[in-house]
Amino acid sequence: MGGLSIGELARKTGVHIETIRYFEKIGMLGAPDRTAGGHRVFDDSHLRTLKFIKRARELGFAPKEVRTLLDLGGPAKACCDEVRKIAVHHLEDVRRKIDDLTRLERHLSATVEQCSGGHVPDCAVIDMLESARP
Amino acid sequence: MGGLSIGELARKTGVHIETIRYFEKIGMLGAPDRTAGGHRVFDDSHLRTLKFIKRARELGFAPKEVRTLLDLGGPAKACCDEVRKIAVHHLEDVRRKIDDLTRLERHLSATVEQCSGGHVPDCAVIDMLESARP
DNA sequence: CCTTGAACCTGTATCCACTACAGGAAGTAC
DNA sequence: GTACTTCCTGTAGTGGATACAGGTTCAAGG
Repeated sequence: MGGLSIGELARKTGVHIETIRYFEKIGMLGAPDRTAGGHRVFDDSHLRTLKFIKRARELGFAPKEVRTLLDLGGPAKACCDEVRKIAVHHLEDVRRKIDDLTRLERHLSATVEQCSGGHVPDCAVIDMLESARP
Repeated sequence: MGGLSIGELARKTGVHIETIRYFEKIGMLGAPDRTAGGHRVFDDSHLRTLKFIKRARELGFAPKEVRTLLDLGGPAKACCDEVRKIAVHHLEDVRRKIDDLTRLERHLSATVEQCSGGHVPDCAVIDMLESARP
């Protein structure tokens, strides 16, 4: 029970086989047991960790942040305080990005609207890109 | 007049010298004239193009898109139609990203709020990361 | 004119986070 | 035992820069 081949782990997590090996190599994922022949045998803890990594990456945490979260979230370490710091920092980042993108969205949609789509010499989009930063 | 050294160009655009040379190498920026001794001499068109590239990158256009925009926005080529397509595609991308990030923001801020910041065994942030995708 | 120091040159190596492939070994199903 | 899939290691490549080594050129002051 709980013994997973790398292929099974990949299927269960949606992480590529090569990426799993890469994570092991860089120390993000612990080295699993091996069969007599050298094949990796993962257990539930690997499954959980890999899911954690994947999810954190999807949520936009940087690789380094993920690593720190893994260290902090590990076996009963001092948790909340530092984890919270990282999360808050990331949250600020996210809010900044939303602001930036919202401004860009307005700018872009206004520009595209001006653009007839025809074959005219002047192009609002190009103009926008050529003009100085607002 | 209009003769810029690579250093001047870098200062005027905020693009690193190495990056300018890199852009030249990959064909994103035209090869400039040279002095007798081999130093690059850029003109206003290089300045404009480089500013264009920088701005487009800042606005989140992918490197490949920038290249296409440069080709399309070049000397009197068929412009608006295709430029518009790229801009609209990018706009859709931006809107998707805003949606994603907004959801993440809500999720993250709710989680952080639950987190006392103290030194407790359970951590809302870690829990969030460990739970399956919503 | 000549020196000095800043700026520039080429070429190569490094980074990150993966991804891809080659060539071979191990596992599994019949 | 044979056929087939999966897995192994190791190396190389990707993109988009960035960094550095070791040498050359430029420009300003004396």
